[in-house]
Amino acid sequence: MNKNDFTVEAKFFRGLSDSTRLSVLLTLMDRERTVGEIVTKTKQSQSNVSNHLKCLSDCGLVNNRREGKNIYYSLRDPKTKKLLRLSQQVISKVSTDIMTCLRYKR
Amino acid sequence: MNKNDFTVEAKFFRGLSDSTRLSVLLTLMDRERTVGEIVTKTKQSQSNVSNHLKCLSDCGLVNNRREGKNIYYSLRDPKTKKLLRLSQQVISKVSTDIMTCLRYKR
DNA sequence: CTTTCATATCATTAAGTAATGATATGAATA
DNA sequence: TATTCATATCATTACTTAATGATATGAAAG
Repeated sequence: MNKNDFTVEAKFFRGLSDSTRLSVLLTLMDRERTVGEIVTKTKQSQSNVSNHLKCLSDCGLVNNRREGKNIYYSLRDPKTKKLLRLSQQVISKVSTDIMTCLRYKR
Repeated sequence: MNKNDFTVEAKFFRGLSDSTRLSVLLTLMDRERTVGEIVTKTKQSQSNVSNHLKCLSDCGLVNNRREGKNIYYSLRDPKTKKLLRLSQQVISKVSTDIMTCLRYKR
């Protein structure tokens, strides 16, 4: 095992590194939601939301359960909320820099 | 401003979402380092490290200062360390899932 | 003032990723 | 059991990104 291999950690953060996925996570901050609710709130297409939910699920960030025709998604670990809040503190200090960062388009 | 636009947050996490960049950040956890030290420690090419340092710098995660021929990089905000540690707690619970996630290759 | 050392920049290439539209699945209801 | 509703899957396309190798910059030493 290479000591420089942070693939797992990198994948975890990649789960958080997309605007659509973050908006999905944000809709789950207070409580679980059906896919339909998430689609409405994020204003993204159903298939796009579904793709991203799969990603978040694979990365262990969210759980889901079926109830009749609906599937409810929720944050898997309460520490995710804590993490997002702490991140916000760091981000607020550096947001001006980030906005001028040309390396990433999205 | 679109309420679903988390571009800034996404870019911030993108800074953390690469194995090479994480290994660079890890070398800065205890103290500042020259680019040369980072190259040695991460076993990456000089230009690759330099590219990633620029990225981390643009994203506001690191600072640098010149001293003679060397340039020293350091973590810009102590909360970054805290953030990385908290992340590690979340990641440790979900690493098995993440490793089986097929959506991302790197 | 030329060479060397440390680092940055840049173009290129190979690879990875997001969004879309079409289709499939599976549960509930008629 | 046919239809509808909610969600997932899949292939495609356009776009984004990481790594590389070559070159440039800028400080210090000879």
